[in-house]
Amino acid sequence: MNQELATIFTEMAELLAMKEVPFKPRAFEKAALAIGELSESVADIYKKGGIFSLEEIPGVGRGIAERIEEYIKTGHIKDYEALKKKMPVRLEELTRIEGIGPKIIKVLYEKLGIRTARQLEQAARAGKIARLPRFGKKSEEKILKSIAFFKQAGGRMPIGEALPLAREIKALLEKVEGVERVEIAGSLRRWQETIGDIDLLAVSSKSEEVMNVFTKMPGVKHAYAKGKTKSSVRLTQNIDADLRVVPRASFGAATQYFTGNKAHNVALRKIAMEKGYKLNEYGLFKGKNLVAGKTEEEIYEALGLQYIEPEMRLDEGEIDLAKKHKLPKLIDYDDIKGDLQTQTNWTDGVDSIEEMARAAAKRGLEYIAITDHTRGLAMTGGSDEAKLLRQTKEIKKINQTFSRAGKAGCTLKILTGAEVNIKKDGSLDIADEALEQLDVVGAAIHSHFTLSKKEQTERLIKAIENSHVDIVFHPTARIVQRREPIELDVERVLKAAARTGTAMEIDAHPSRLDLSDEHIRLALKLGVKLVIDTDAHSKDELAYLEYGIAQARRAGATKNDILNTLSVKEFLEALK
DNA sequence: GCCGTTTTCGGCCCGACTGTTTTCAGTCG
Repeated sequence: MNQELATIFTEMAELLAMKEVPFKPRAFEKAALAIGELSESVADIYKKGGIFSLEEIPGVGRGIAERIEEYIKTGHIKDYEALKKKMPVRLEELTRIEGIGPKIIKVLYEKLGIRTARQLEQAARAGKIARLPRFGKKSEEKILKSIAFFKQAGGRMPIGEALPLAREIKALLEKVEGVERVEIAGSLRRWQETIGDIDLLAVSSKSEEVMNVFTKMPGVKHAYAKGKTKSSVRLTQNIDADLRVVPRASFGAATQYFTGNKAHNVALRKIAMEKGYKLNEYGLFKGKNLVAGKTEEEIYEALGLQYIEPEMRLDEGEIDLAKKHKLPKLIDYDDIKGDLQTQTNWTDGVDSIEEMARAAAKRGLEYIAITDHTRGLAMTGGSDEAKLLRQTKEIKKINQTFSRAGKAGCTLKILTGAEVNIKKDGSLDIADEALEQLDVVGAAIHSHFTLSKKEQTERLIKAIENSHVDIVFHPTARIVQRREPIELDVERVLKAAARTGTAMEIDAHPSRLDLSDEHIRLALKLGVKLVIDTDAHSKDELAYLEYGIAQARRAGATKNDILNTLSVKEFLEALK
């Protein structure tokens, strides 16, 4: 429900922007963002306190609350449908193409009748775009390039959307009579960046019951297949989900088999063969005898291998390490003690410093750095030196309140910081004297994404060499499925980081996941300090930590490799 | 349409970049 409404309000913002309605687009956009990030369903909120409790949501006032109510009651929003009727284009699809915004979509529809990405591609190929007013050859090329990227990424869902969805389904199935256990398998269990489909496994004494629930649960567009052991459905979110019901004695074998990846499984089956076994989704067999299958652990053990964590099952060297029992002890999901990149309502975040801090404490963190944007990002209200100073004072005050309250207070320590903008030439948009006062200085690229590899590398190294820069945030600036990483000589950059003691971030935000696993591996090899943080723009986004930890685990990182597994005192000492 | 210890009306963050222009519209963050 929340995601559906978030999509509708985002589209309304775009539709209103096309009509050049002032200010309302921004309001709808903000509301969409807030609703998309809620951890509670708006339906539940409405049930509890009606329209008034909906208005408690930041960014939601009377008008939008009424529309939510309308949607809950009728499943429609009249305003939205009226707007949509005038502009019947696939907004979600077209806006995903970089460089295409509402105004261009409007022109494309009115002049050429374009409604879909496919039609846009055809028109661009036919040279029709270049002939439009204010368009030219370059814009046409840019559109084609963006579509190519969109198509290549298309069909897969970012893990940040797929995992919550899968967890919802899992929770639903676990409640069905006869179900003993349900596990998420496939690329989700490997925590891949993007997910092709949702794989679920279940043990149940009443397979028909669970299959009935699965194929008829809310959000199912249609069921392709429904059997005793396997069912497949297409969900409204445009992703498929498969459910398999397997015997208890085969559960480990099935999870192993369906977790993959393919190459890892092929390699494992080969090892089984060499040892005179047969491995399939029902178990490890010697002749007709089941040797192992109840758990994954017993299968790996029977094959003479150390247990391999799902995140590492890629056939990229992990099997050799497992043979020699030399796999690293991976960092755990509860090893992180502090979050080092968070934004508040001082800039483009949603919540206040204190709200973020309390939420972080609730999650068991010991410290949190407040790293709002700086003035180079004017649209966020980025801080200048004076604003940073004001914020530092505010943080000091909150820290004092926390500690004064004693046992009833909050033991979390708030660190001062900033996400300083790296300018085109590698210099920063905040003076060194101001940076010196901060506990944690992160530097990040937010513009000039298309410089040459040489320029980009030197730009980043210049920032790294600034003695006040502790961390480089989202070092390659990529956005999953949307923006390619900047051109970078990653090895040179990482070597500079190692040399200067600058930490590199593993940005856990599911739309960033930057550094990538491949770059983390290289960083580990070069002895670069690493941190994992969420880039949270609201307190609910503090939950993103797990995505970053998974990424670090896939690269083979241990607790010792990550600075913010340290206590606050040790952490600050370990910074540059 | 939202929001308020400068408020319930009147604001609503802005600068850079790109590609098309010959002065600027659209997009991005």
